[in-house]
Amino acid sequence: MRIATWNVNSIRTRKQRVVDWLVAADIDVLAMQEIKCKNEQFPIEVFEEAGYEVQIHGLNQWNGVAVASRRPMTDVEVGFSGQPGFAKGHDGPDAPQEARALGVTVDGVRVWSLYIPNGRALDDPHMDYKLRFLEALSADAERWQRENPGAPLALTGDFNVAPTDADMGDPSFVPGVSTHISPAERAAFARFEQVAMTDVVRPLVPEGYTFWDYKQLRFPRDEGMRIDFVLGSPAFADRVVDARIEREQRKGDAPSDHVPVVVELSEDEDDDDRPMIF
DNA sequence: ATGACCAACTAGGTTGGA
Repeated sequence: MRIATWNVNSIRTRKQRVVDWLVAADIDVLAMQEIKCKNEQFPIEVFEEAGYEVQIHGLNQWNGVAVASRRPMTDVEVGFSGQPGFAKGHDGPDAPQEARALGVTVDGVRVWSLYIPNGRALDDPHMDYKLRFLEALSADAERWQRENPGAPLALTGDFNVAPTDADMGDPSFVPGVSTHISPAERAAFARFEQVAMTDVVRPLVPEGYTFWDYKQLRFPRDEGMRIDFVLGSPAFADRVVDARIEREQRKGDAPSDHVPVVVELSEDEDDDDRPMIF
């Protein structure tokens, strides 16, 4: 089973590119972020014609997540347990949740499409929201694993954190000043490892960015950032046989500023396509 | 070539992105 994550930066602008890639790359499950539309505006037909079902969580023109799959999706969950809210004038605990998390199960694998808040600036209320969002997400991943021991879980999406210095190649991001590289953000990201959710792509693809800003020739200069990840529980990580970052998808007409990240899983033990051993 | 931001909303200019 091939699982991918991609911040598409508007699905209405990118629908043909996304579906063409899904088919060409033989992807079974795609978690999308920044669809930038309401549920009823999502171009479902283009996906269905290519053989994919779609689950969508879009509330307005901002954010928005979805999952396309050519295998059945069950246990669809909008938002995760404990996900903080955010809105202008609503900084309290009763602030409404944004469209940033959607969970589905495919062939026994729990997959989340996640769009972590940007943070905007170190002293912006959005940064506090980002840190609380990451903390709640890692806590929920720990809870889920406790309640589903040994089950495969993947947190995929745009984490908006560059965990290591090598992941930050954009010179406009300055240590001590900029978002994405602050100690607080990196500590919040490191929490996932502490709850056994590890980056399953990095061991197979040690180099490379997943995002390049549209401005300042960032892509031709290869001044990008690695901020899109697939984090897997031990049972998920054990099944990963290959991974890649689809850098080619940053080229051509009207690309997203992010590229897909792909993970290939071995099929589970219920399949009969391997010999029985006695 | 991978080339000097882009998308949504709306109809001029703001908001948001990273």
